[in-house]
Amino acid sequence: MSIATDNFLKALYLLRDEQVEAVMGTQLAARLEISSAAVTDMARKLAERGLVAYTPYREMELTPAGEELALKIIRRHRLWELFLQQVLDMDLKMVHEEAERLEHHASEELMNRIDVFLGHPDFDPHGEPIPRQSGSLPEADDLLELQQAEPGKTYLVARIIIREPEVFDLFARYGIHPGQRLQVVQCYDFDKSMELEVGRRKVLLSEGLVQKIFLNPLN
Amino acid sequence: MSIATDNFLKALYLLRDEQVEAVMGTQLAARLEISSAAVTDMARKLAERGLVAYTPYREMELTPAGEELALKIIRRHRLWELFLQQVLDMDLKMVHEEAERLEHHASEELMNRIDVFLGHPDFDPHGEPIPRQSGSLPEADDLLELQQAEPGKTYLVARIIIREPEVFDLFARYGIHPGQRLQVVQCYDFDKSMELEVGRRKVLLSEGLVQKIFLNPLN
DNA sequence: TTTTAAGTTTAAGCTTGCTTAACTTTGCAT
DNA sequence: ATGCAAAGTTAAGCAAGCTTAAACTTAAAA
Repeated sequence: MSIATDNFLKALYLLRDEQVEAVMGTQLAARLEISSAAVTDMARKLAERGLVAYTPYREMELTPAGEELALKIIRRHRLWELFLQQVLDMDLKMVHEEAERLEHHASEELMNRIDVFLGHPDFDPHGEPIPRQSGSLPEADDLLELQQAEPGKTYLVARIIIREPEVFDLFARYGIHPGQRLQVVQCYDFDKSMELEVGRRKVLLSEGLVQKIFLNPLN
Repeated sequence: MSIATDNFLKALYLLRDEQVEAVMGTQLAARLEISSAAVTDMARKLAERGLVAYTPYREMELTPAGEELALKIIRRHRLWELFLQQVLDMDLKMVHEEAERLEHHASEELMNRIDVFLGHPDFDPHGEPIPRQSGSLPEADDLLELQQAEPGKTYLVARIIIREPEVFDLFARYGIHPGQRLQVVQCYDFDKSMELEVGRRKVLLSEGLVQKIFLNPLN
């Protein structure tokens, strides 16, 4: 498995996971920062290898074999992210791009040792689930959407969905990250924005940002 | 810097370090497991970039710029080796090939964090010196060659020069690794072989093997 | 001094993963 | 139903880092 293959399968899995609709080649091209011609090319090659279900001009999907591989790569990525943050105290901001490279180059053995070292963790530093060796995903069963939080109550941030680096930076600037305690000040129903208290600061979040945050009730 | 470049510079540095004579292209080809045509090709490219001093049919050497880069790569390699062994408890035998890949893919920032985590270590798990960020090499000043050890006295293994995997395996089978305590039983002057006591076992080493071991006196 | 073996270089070619440019297909809007 | 924009494909080509085969250089032995 090459790096290009790894990245293709991973991107296809994640895009599929992020939306209801089928994944379009252009999306994949944008995500991987390659041309759509390169996407077609790769799709054809991976279809030959039985990792992607694909017929020209039709949507593409991972086969079970492809999904299995994608989950392995995502496992590597998220284990590295957590390891770099927890053990080497790396900035949450650098952790992603570092993991993006390391995920392709560590042996199974090393990944398993990292897994053990971290105590078979279920979630990465962004709150994303870490696929297990078996390929199963830990359930974040009773996470609460921020929309459903009650004003006045205090919660812990459990998960933040990061798709755009700017969004990450924004949350970072306001001190919003997994593990952070926050309180809902008020919900503005007219546009579904919310006002929160994070640390000592009050923050106003638009609907789009609110939807990226998931909570656990405090106690 | 590509992986191929990294490996070329590293191999050239190490070969130069291991012997008195000039490095031959064939040696480099053997070490890197590529054809000698590929070596010529790479030498020409790196000469253009000012990293290698080279004229066709003549010996090649690192320029100061090339040596600086080589030392950086060796630093990465040895830091990874030590980290994998000390922190993740990886088998000394796997540590090398793992580091061989990781050395090309960690950021400066990550390597520095590993360095700090390990307390700015001077030697890797084989006892080889870890180049500092500045490019300087820690001196293993008063290491004793095994040849010069006195029968009856007890020492600690400080460094083992591993160039061939079989040699590594051999030492591993007899429990000889850095940090191991050993005693010299007898020296056989006629062929310069030696008999040692390692743990509870007696071991007979040929001259070639003896020369690979360096010691610190115990206390 | 000539021959020869070892070592090196050149030339041509391959694979992977890209690119751009030109083309085709699809499906939505009219 | 058709015509057009968006998406997708094909074709040709490039760079890196290899390969093999053939040609060449060097240094040292005969």
